[in-house]
Amino acid sequence: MAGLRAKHRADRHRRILEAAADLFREAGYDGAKIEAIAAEAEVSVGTIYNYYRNKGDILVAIVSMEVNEVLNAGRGVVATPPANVSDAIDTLLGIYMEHSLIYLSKAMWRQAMATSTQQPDSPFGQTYSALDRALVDQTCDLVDRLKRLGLVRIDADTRASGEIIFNNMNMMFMEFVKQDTMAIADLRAAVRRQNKVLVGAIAMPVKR
Amino acid sequence: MAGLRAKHRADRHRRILEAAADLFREAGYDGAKIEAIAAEAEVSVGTIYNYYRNKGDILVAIVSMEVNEVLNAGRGVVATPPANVSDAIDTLLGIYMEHSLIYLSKAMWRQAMATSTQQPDSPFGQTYSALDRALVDQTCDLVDRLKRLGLVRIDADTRASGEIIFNNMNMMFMEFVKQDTMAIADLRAAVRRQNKVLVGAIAMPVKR
DNA sequence: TTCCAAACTTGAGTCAATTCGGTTTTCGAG
DNA sequence: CTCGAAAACCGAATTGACTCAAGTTTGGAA
Repeated sequence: MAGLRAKHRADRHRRILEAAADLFREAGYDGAKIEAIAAEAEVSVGTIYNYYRNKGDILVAIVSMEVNEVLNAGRGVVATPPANVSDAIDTLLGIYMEHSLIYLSKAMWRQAMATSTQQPDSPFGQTYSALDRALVDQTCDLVDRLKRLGLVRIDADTRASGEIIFNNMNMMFMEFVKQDTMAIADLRAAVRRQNKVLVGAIAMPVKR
Repeated sequence: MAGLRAKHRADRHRRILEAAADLFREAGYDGAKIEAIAAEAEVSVGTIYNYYRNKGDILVAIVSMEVNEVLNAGRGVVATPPANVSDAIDTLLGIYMEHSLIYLSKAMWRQAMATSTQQPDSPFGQTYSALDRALVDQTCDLVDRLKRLGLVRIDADTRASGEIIFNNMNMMFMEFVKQDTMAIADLRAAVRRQNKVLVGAIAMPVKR
């Protein structure tokens, strides 16, 4: 049977998400009214609140899908990273930053980040946190990989290094979405410069 | 005359802020209704909106005062820092983290951070950003000071180092306020561990 | 002192998110 | 197949942030 109820549930979930994504894109976050989303999804207002705790949650759910893609794209880099520490880190973080703006505008990111800090306990707030953790882990994995490849010092603290690299980038990304005028090239350049400091600390010293 | 109008204005500003601070503390952010704040401040609802663009703005204003104090406390450390890089950084960041929780609960921080990312252009959103920048600058100042004292390598990128140190701590602080169970000791320990990596990169090599 | 324009205050009204009690649908035990 | 309970759905009613047109106060020019 697979459960008619479960099927309907999944169906509605998807319809709501699609409707919301459409309207957010067309009208922006504030412009997209819950009633409109409900209408487009052919569902009542009340039903939306059975699936999502509040409006922000819907956006966070959409963002989560996006972050998942980013995470996937990152796997390739970790598997076969560029042959020096600087480029490897830059490539991975580059994917994170560039990918993030393909489907989502700065305004949506602002909203999503705000919601996920405001309500870290709502279901999708937790999803979001989990994804953030996954990104940190992936960054640490890259450092670990580079260590195994003999590019990073054996005595470097893999975990701590990965965390710093990711946290710093994440904070810079927040600044970036807060400033409408800032270009992504500026963001990348700033992060690259900062990472030089770290690379100096963890990269294998050059033989002479 | 000093201006009756200006006097009234300052007076109302203060009364609103005090009323809001009281009610936020007693009832939490969401529990504090604008009407209640208006009543307590003996002012009408409309007047509040002459002074603050929205509810979040009021909280951000309160937080700003708090951050200002932190900034002041930090000056002392920058002026006469502990005699090694690790301790100096730990002391400054320690002040930032510990001080921040004296007057403001985690919940209020969550709200304030959310508001300032959501509306970076509102007057107090800008104030908040400016304060964040001031904290970054202070961290950079410390690194610079340590460099002049011969504790940090001459060739270290002062600006980039300071930014990473602050950004990383700030991100960790965000995680901390998002998790109600996390203790401040855990936060400090985590940041200390991460900073070891950085210290390795910028501290003057020990003579042998 | 008088009076006008600018600045400020007011609170009833608007708008949209969220809630909630009543109804419908699904499930599975008998 | 029948029926009662649980799960979902619905949308009108509630709530509370924010607006705005009308009224009030202030500063200072004449």
